[in-house]
Amino acid sequence: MSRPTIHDVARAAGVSLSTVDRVLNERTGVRQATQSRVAAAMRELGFQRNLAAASLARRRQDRLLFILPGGSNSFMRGLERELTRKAAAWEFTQLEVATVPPFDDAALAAALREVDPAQTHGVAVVATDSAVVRAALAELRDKGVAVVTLVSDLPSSRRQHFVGIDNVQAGRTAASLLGRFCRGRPGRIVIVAGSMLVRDHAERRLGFEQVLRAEFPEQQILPPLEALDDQDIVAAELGAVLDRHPDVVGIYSLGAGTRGVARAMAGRTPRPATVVHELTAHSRQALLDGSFDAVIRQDHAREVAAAVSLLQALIAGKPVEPEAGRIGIEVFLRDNLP
Amino acid sequence: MSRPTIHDVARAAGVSLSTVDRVLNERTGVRQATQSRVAAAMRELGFQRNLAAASLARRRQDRLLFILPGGSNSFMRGLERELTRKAAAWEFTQLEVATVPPFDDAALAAALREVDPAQTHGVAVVATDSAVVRAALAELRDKGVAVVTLVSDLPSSRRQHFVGIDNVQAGRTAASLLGRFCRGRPGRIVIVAGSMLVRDHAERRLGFEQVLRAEFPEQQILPPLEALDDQDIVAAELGAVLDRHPDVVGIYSLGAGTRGVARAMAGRTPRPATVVHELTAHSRQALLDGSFDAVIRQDHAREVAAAVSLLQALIAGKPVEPEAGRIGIEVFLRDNLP
DNA sequence: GTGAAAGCGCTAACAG
DNA sequence: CTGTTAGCGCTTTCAC
Repeated sequence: MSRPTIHDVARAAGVSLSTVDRVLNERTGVRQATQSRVAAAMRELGFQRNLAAASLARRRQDRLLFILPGGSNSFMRGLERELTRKAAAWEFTQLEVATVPPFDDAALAAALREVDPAQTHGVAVVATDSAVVRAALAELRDKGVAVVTLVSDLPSSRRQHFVGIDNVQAGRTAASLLGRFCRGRPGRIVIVAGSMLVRDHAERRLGFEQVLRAEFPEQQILPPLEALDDQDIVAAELGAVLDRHPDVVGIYSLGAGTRGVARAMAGRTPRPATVVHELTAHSRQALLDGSFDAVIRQDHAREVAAAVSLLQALIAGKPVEPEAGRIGIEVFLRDNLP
Repeated sequence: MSRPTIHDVARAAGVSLSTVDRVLNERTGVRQATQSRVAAAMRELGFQRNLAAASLARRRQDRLLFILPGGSNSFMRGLERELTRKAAAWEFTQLEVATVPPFDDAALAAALREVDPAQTHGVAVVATDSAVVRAALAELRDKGVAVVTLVSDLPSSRRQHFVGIDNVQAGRTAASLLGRFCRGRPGRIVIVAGSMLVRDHAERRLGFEQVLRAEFPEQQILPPLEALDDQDIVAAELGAVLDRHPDVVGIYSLGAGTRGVARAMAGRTPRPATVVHELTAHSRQALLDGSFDAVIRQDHAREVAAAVSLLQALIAGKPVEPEAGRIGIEVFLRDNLP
């Protein structure tokens, strides 16, 4: 016996297909009595709507737009690759990607303002923290477009959700690892960041210092390097710090430019314990050859999947759990590389 | 402009719908010339088949059966819960779960033999390693049913794939963590297993000893405890070992019965570094209160998703990458608990 | 308030 | 080899 259809329900309830459809989709214009008769029939038959048929008949393709910073940031390029890869496979949704100059809030605001609500039903945006962006985002929401922030949040804006990892938690995790890796060897810890003006970096640092101070007080944290995610600057600045402080036992690199970390450490013994962010070809290699101890990453694929399904739910007006969109933090050592 | 359909392709190529359908589904009976004409039209229009429509028209619901060990194993019960949860939501597939007595190969073989190939198109089975099971599995394959092993593999059987984590890699990861956590404090390491007769346990031990011996030779590994995944036995045996050897610096619990580990350690100082498997309410609590340092887990949800999509692909005769089915190993510290 | 009928894009017989 | 013709289960006008 195959699954009951609305025909079966209609017959059982003694009504027409349209009426079943009305109660199924909670449309108006059904008498209370009929409505409950149909509901009863559905329950009795164990009716489950066939979504394939529904979406076929409905023939509405949501169009979602992802706005990402351009440039050479390998994480963002990875996201973009994942996005175009999925775009081909996705069924009921159309995905589009737009890139804007990185760290340029005016450009981002302009891109948001250009979104045509007739064409685009939902937007996922890697936000930069600024008033013009907040305003543009609010405008977009007023036009009825669903909006989520991705990777980097914009709190106290009208974005409906954030999709990404908890960066404070990421910093805490890094501290947990690095602290344990250095246990029994008191010394200095270096934090290598891109810029404290970027929200995720600031949050990672915060979490890191929270845990390290509380649980590994024997370690002394040096003021964070802000190397603008540029591997040459990282190599130079970190190299200088390591020269100056021979007692550095741990390094936490919480931004990009990670190749510079490996370069600065090359040839030094004993090698400080090292935890970095993002799994790239280089960090993977560094993990394998033992220059890095652990890599923390956020998974492209899950981030995209979460953003899409969240936007779909928001557009459909379905309820969304507040915790949806939170991506887990992944920890990789040499031995559990994917 | 909406997506082109097979109608558009048919018109553009000057053929009928059926012909388009034939080349679309790589059926036989189309002249080479027509076939390439249609293919060209598809490419030109950027045709993408609407899977919803296809699966609606095809109206074939794959039925997949999951065979799991029964009993109180909390990992298995979690899997089962995940399975029934998904079963409701799944669209084009029907999921069913059967449980068999744990560690009972005859019962498992019988269950495999009972599968009706007319009803069930694919089977995912948590295998126990035995000849009767291999034979029953081969029979099932002969009937045309797709078969994958889940969680615990059965190599050199006719299962088409394995879905689960790489247990050797899990053991290596544990050693990487535990070794680093204990660095600078030479001493003894205890392995707590369920039974070395179970394949995944044996593999985890193997990977663990590989890495620990090679990279942390200052640590001495005690012979593994085999506590049958029973928390009382674990507590008793591990307690005895800890009494006998005050220099135990690390514990690796690679099976179940993890609550016994926490009980055995209660009140001892300094607490050995501890890495365990599977994230349960108890291991989570132990992580939070600091009795465990890390938990390694395999994700129910991903395991189920991978098994389903693999079976679907196998049934549809689609190509499957050999690496599909490999689930990543997740590492949790107190600070990145989901 | 309710029902009839015409599709959505694709597949599956069955004819040619 | 190729085309015609009914649907799949649901939504959507448009009548009544």
